[in-house]
Amino acid sequence: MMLNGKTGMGLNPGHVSGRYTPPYRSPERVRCMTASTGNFFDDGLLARAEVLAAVDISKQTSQHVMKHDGHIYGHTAEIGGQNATPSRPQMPMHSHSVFGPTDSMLDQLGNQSMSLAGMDHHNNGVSSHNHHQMYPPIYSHPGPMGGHHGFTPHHPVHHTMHDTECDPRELELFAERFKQRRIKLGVTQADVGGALANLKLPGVGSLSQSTICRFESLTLSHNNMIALKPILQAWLEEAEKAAREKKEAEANGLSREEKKRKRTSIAAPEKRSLEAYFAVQPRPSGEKIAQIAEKLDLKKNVVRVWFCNQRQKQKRMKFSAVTAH
DNA sequence: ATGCATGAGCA
DNA sequence: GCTCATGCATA
Repeated sequence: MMLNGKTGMGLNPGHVSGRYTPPYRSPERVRCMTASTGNFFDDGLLARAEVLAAVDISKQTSQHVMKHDGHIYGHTAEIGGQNATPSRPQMPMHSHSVFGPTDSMLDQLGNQSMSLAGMDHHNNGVSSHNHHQMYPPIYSHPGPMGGHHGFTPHHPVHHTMHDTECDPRELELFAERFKQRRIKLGVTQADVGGALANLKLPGVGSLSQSTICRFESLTLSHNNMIALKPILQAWLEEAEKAAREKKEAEANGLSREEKKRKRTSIAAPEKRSLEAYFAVQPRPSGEKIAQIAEKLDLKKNVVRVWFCNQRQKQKRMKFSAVTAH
């Protein structure tokens, strides 16, 4: 019983379960280049990463590894593509093998170099799960039984279908215009998120301010952007229509609760180390993660999640540097 | 606006 | 245990 609104699956205009591999998405590989010595992530490299983290900080602390703010991820130089390639998230590679001498105790700890990397190309889409949250889930499945996520699969590879433009520029344009119109309506991002539930679109619940913000700033994956666009577009149109009507009517004559979750804060030094490790190996094995965690005195799960988030960040859409205004 | 977290679906 | 969509919490 529980009101846990986490109904699980949801938004996914389509291919939820069947994650297709978007053509433009084939991350990984970047990591390899760092391997100057043979083992990608063996102690030596870890040690270097560590040294790098410890030393570099003063000088290039901000330029190695990708910046952590949205804007910089954009150095994806190739996206603008008029060609069919939608924004391709690409990874930064700081492969300079200029690491310093190494020392690090991880040497002893770690030695399991990992397999080259993991392949992850599956999943793509907009499968969403809106778990814990206060609003009704967006795209929640149709019935109580979750038979499937009611949505029309839109399909994978040729995401070029109907009105839902998949062109990055189109998306970017829409996002920008969306924001302007939203502001003009005097509606906040949070309002939009909450209002989505009122659209009563099949399976569409609400979204958080975070998501709306990310949509507007293009800091969502391309697929996620595409999935959300029609929904937000629908809301926008509704909202403008309502505003129009209201205006006319006037001419003649509208929260959330609290929760408490603690947000772990990784200190700068540790973060630098993590970034350095990430530059060397974005996908450390569980053991490696454990070692790193121990070394940085962080919980293993925190480190694991950090890496997951880091990888995810690399894939975000956001090519402002290239296509943007 | 963004860092860290959760959880579904998969492999 | 990963990816991905998404969220809470916070700077």
